[in-house]
Order: sequence, then C-alpha cells, then structure tokens
Amino acid sequence: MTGIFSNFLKLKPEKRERILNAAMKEFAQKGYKTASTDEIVKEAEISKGALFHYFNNKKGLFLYLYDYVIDVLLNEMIVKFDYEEKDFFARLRQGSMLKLEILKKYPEMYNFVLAAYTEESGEVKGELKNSYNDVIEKSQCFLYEGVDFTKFKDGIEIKRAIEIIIWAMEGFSNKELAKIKKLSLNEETYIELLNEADIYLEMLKDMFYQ
Amino acid sequence: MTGIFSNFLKLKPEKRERILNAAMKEFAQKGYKTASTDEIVKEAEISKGALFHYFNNKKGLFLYLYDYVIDVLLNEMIVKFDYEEKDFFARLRQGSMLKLEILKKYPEMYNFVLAAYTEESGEVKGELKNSYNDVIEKSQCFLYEGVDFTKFKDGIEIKRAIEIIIWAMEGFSNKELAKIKKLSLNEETYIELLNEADIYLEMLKDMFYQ
Amino acid sequence: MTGIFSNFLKLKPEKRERILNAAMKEFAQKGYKTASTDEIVKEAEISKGALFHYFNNKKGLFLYLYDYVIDVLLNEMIVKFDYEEKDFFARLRQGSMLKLEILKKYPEMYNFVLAAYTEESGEVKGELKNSYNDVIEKSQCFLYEGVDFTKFKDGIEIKRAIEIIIWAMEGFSNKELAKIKKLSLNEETYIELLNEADIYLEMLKDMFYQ
Amino acid sequence: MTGIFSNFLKLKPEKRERILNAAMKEFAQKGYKTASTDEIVKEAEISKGALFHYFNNKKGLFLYLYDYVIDVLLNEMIVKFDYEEKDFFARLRQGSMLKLEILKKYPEMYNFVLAAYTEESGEVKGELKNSYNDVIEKSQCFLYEGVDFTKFKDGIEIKRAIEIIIWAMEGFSNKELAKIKKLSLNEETYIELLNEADIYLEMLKDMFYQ
DNA sequence: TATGAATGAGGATTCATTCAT
DNA sequence: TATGAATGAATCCTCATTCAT
Repeated sequence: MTGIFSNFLKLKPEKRERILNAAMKEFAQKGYKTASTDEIVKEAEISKGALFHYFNNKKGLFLYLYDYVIDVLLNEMIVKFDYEEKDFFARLRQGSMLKLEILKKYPEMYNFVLAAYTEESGEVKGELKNSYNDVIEKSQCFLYEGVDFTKFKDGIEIKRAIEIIIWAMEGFSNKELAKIKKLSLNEETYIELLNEADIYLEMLKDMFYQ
Repeated sequence: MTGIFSNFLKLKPEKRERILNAAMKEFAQKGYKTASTDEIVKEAEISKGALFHYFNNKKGLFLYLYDYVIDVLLNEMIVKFDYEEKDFFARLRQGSMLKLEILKKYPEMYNFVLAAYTEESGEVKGELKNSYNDVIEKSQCFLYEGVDFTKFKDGIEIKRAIEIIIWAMEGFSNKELAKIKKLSLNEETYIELLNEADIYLEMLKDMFYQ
Repeated sequence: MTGIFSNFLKLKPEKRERILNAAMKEFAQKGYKTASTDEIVKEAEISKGALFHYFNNKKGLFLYLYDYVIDVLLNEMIVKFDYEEKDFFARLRQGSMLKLEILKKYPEMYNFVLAAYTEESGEVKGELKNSYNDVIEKSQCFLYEGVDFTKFKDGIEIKRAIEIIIWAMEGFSNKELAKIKKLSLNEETYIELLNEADIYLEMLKDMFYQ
Repeated sequence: MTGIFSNFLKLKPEKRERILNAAMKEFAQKGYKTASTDEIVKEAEISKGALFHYFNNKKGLFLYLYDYVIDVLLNEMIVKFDYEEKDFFARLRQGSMLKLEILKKYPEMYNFVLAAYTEESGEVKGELKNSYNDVIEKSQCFLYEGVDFTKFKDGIEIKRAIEIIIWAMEGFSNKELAKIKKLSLNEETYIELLNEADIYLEMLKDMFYQ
C-alpha cells in the first residue's frame, strides 16, 4: 500500500475515523482558514506530528477530507437509490429522504460539505478534484435517468419545468435546514419534514402533470 | 453624538466612504478571516490606529459594514419600489430588476453580501444583527404588501404557492449569477437575463393564476 | 526613505546596532540554519514581530547582515589604506595591520564573515550579492594598485611570486587566528603578531626581491 | 565486544559501509544541521530505530563518522607514503599526489571532511576529538620524518621556511579545488594539476635550496 | 485625534528521538 | 534486535491590536 496519504490509510479504522471526524468538525465550524490544526489534533487525540505525517499539510488534509466526504455521500446514494421507480416526483421524494438520512447518519459530514462549498473561492480554490457543482450535477443524474417524462402536461418545456421543481425543493430544503440547525433532527421532526415536503411536491405535481 | 462607532460617524463622508469601500472590497475578495486590516488601511489611506479607533476591532468593522450594507440595499429597494403595481408577478419582476440594478450600481457591495453570507458559520457567527435570512424575509415584504392575491387559482394555498415562486426565482438567480461571475454584467446580458426570467415567470403565472 | 529594509534603516542607530550585533553573534556562533530568531530577538531586546517587520524573514536578515558587514569592512579598508606606499611588502604589512585592527574593533563582525563564508554552499547560496570570493578579489586590489613591481628579481614570474606571498600570509593569519580564538586580542598579542608577521615578510622579501 | 558504538561494529561490513556512505553523503551535501536522518536511513536502507540504536543520536553519528574518516585518510597516507624519499620537496609532491588520489578514490569522504571542517563552529563545536587542525598537524609529520634538511640554504630558519612552503601549497590546493568543483577530476586535469604544482614547487625550491 | 512601529500570542510545520510491536 | 509510526518541543512567521509620540 503506497501512494499519497498511504500512511493515513494504514491506520486502524477507529483512529482514522476519529481524525476525520475531528477535522470535519473543526473545518465545518470555523471554515478552512480559521480552523486550527492544534484543535484538530487535540480533538482527535493524536500528536501534532502525526497529522502532518498523514496529510503533509493543512491543505492536504482539507482536500483529502473533501474528496472522502464526496465519495461517501455519492456512494450512499448509489447504493440506496431505487432506479425501478420511474416517476419523477417519486424520485425527488426519494432523493429528499436520502438527503435527510445522510444528515441523520453523518451530521458532521453534512456541515462540512456546506462549509467546504464556501471555500471554493479561497485558499483551496481550484484544487478540489470534485467541485461542489460537479457533485450536484452528478447527483442530479439520479433524478433523471430512466424517468418517465410522458406524464408531464403537453406544451410544457420539460427542462424548465424540472428546473423549477428542483429549485423549489432546494428552497424548501434550505428553509427547513435553517430550522433544524437550531433544533436537531430527531425521528419526529424527520416525519414532519417529509410531510411538509409532500405538500409542496403534491402542489408541483398538480401544476406540471397532466 | 456619542455611542458606539460615533467616532466613525463624525468623519467627513468622503473619508467614511473610502474606508467602507476599502473594507468591503477586502472582505468580499478574501472573506472575513483572510482579509487583512493592513490592506484595508492602505487602500483607505488611513492609519492603522484610526481603523481600530473607529471600530474597536476587526469584528466590529465587519459587523458595522454588514449592517450598513443591508441598510443601503433595503433603502434602495424602499425608494425605488413601485407599490402601485398590485400584480404579484409584476412585483417579482420589479424585484429582479432592482436586484440587477443594484448589482450593476454597487458590485462590490453585492460581492460583500455574498461573502458575508458564508461567514454566518465562522468567527462572526451569530453576531450579525441582521442575519441574511432576516434580510431576505424583510425584503420579501416588498413583494406582498398590498398585492392582489385574488388572481391566484382557487383552492391553492397562496402562501405555499408564493414560496415556490420565490424559490424558483432564487434558483434562477443563482444559476445566472454563476454565469455572470465568469463574464460580466453589460447592457446586453442584462436584457437577456430579464428575457430568460420572463419565461420562467410566465410558466409560473400559467400554473398559479386562474 | 523607502525601499527594501527601509523600516530597519529608520530605527535609532543604537537599536539598529543592538539588532545587528545580536544577529551577527548568533549567526557567527551557530551558522545560518542553527541560528535561532528567538535567540536573536531576546538578545536584541526586541519583539518577534519587529525582526520580521524589518527583514521579512530569516534569510532577509542574513543577507542584509552579510552585505552590511562587507560594506563596513571594505569601507574601513578604503578609508585607512595608504596608496602612497608603493612597496608591495609594505602594502601587505599594512593590509595585515588593518585586518588586525578590524578584528579588534569588530570582533563579532569578523566571526560572522568567517561563518558566512561557509554558508555559500547552503540555503543562502547564490543569493549573496557580494560573494566572499568577490570581496577577496576586491580587497586584493588594494595590494596591487600602483605597486612598484620592478623591485622583484629578474626572471621571476611575478604573478606566481605574489600568489606564493599571499598564500603564505594567509597561512600565517589562519595559524595565529586559531591561537587568538582561544586567548583574545589585547595590545600585547597584537604587537607580537605584527613582529611575527614581519619575520615571514622579511624572509619572503629576501627571496623575491633583488 | 562492548563499549560505545559496539552495536554498530557488530554489523556486517557491507551494511556498515552502506550506513557510513549514506551519512557521509548527506552531511557532505547539506552540512550537519540540514542533513536529515530520514534521508540517511532511506539511502542506507536501514530503519530509523537502527540508526539511533547504533549511534544514540545524530551528533554521535557525526562524530563517529568524523573520526572514522580521519582514520581512513591517515591510514591511506601511512600505507602509501614512501619514507625512503628524503627530499622535502619530493615528499611534498608525494603528499599532493596522495591527496589527489584520495580525492579521486573517496570523493564523498573528501567532501565530508571539507563540510565537517566548517562545523567546528556550530552544534558539534568542540566535540571533535580530532580537530581538523590536529589532523593537519599529524599528517604533516609525514612531511618531516627523516627528511634531509641539509639541502636548505644556510642561514634560513628551516621551520619557518617549511611553513611558508606548506602554506603556499595549501593556497595552491584551495585555488585548484575551487576549479575542480565546477568541473570534475578526470585523468587529464589530474596531470595538469601536478604540472602546475610543479611550477610552484620549483620556484620554492629555487628560493630555499642552496 | 491620528499615527504606524512594536507587540506577542497563536499558527503551520519540521525532525531528532522514542517505544510498542 | 529491528522496525517505523508516533511524539512534541522547537522553529519560522503572521497579524490583529496597542500605545508612545
């Protein structure tokens, strides 16, 4: 096992996770520049030298983390996504549920991605292999692939219709996310969220479906 | 004239503006943490001591700037907004045009708001009196006040319908803004943007109006 | 007063000297790499930031110091050297006396030059405006300019003869310098040194002069 | 076999040499402080722990190496030196040839000695059992032992005459060494060097011999 | 009030040395 | 005995903030 970051990959999973979580948390809370490597090693309970042994420098850590997170998230989607469902709105609903499940399962990761997004214009700009937008694009493929678009009303520009629907769902997500940050995501709010989402989806379906 | 930042307010407007512009530019380009007070005083042609005399510290400057910018932008809207127009979509269109005009008139300010938004998670977190979302909310009042909602289809939850419409327009804005950053906003693209926006607005009107 | 290192030049001479001496001492004792900026600021009784304010970084300090020292030494020579003396051996003797006087007057400087010489192959390699060899060359001009070479025996290659003489004096210097390091240079040893030097010079004169 | 460095001495000669060569190369190229133990163990193909097991610490390695190199060089001289030759200048010439041969045979070792010499002021200062000057002195014994000094002119202080001659040859060596560093020592330059040296030796012989 | 040189805690990074395996 | 991952003190450097003038 050689190659870049091979030192890190040789670690026991438990320790590896401790480091990734500590770094994710720090970057998510403070952003790239303000995040302190001191804080990270303290939280991860490793030595200063170890961190730099694994990742060379702060930027290396950040970039590794970014790619790692993107990989995990995309993987989660690939594995759980049901391609048998041909209805666009059902797909959207599925996507939303997945997003929520990821948020529950990896809350730190979610915050990190949000924070990392803002770093695209910054010190690490242009060094992210997977830009956030690439990922968005990739992940949106899930929504389109093999979908039955004949259900849409005639005379509608489907491309634009889909944009509107997605923008609406993004808007909804952001609104609810802001709330969740102040509270937290338990089973109850999870159900509520889905119900709320369903109302909007139903409205949109009425508008765009025949 | 006493109170917080009173020293700054006593300055000649010309100097005050020089300082605000310099700070805005620096924060917009580099983000809160990376922005350099040295750079700001150099650009503003004032002394280091003066800056800290006026604003106590970097955070004070940033927060003052943030509120100042919000004020200017809201004011611009209040002044230019035509309340005679009672149609919701016409209002929306007006709002979009205003946004674009502000972008043309105060590009630095626009960038600063964008940059500041990302700081909500960071060192300045939770200290912004007017959070971005509050502002959004406030500015959306313009859209509702005195609007004729009877034009909407019966049986539609108007509140949610409006949300969807707004989210769609936000989505559209973000998409186009990304393009503009790579190019720049001249008269031609300005027209194109409005035409594109009209297509979406028309679609939404078809869907929600009787 | 602008330009590189202008901050440093604006300082009061007393402080400037304190800094230069502290740095010279540290570099002389430990060499470039091992020398500690912490140690320097402690000895100079200035703050960490100040040093870097004046010289940007460690290398900047070293290079400034090097050029400064070279300048002082060459200047000392230019000022004190007596060009009326046309005899080569008398010139040599004068050069030796000057060297000794510099050693007495600026002992730290002398050690620094010695140490700096070894740095020519190292981190600062190739960035010294005045390489040691350049300086040697320049300073040897003092020995030749306007000298009466007719006194040398016929049939002797004067160029090579001079080389031998200079090498001999260098060898003598090094031998004595090693002794001085262990003791120190007081008036008495100073006289002894010159007497010893005279013996060798006399021998060489016998050999090469008619 | 116990005592200091006994662990190292127990190693197979092949491995021992690998380690010494790696260390010599690194110290010669970078100097004591900048030399990296990581680089040494990588080049020597041993583990980090091993190095410190053998030599306790970096300084121990350096000092051992220094003494080792001195031993090898002196030995080489002892073995090859022809004591039958009673003429001082012939001895000198022999010495020069030996030096050149050593330079050809152990170039790394030669560079190491040069580098080590500059370390006499530094972290290792004063801990070199055989200081460079001691070695010079020892090696100069070869020049004197059994030499026929009756060939020197009457009335000359032979001790001082020899000093001058040796200083001259040192000066010559240094001058030529600087050239060789830029080129390299092949058979041709080797011959040229000896020829040049002969010119100076001849001049000195004329001066000091009857 | 205004200046800008000076401060020093804090940051990223290095590397000789240790020690569990 | 040998390994090489882990350690952490030490290093260079930054920059918001202070304060003598």
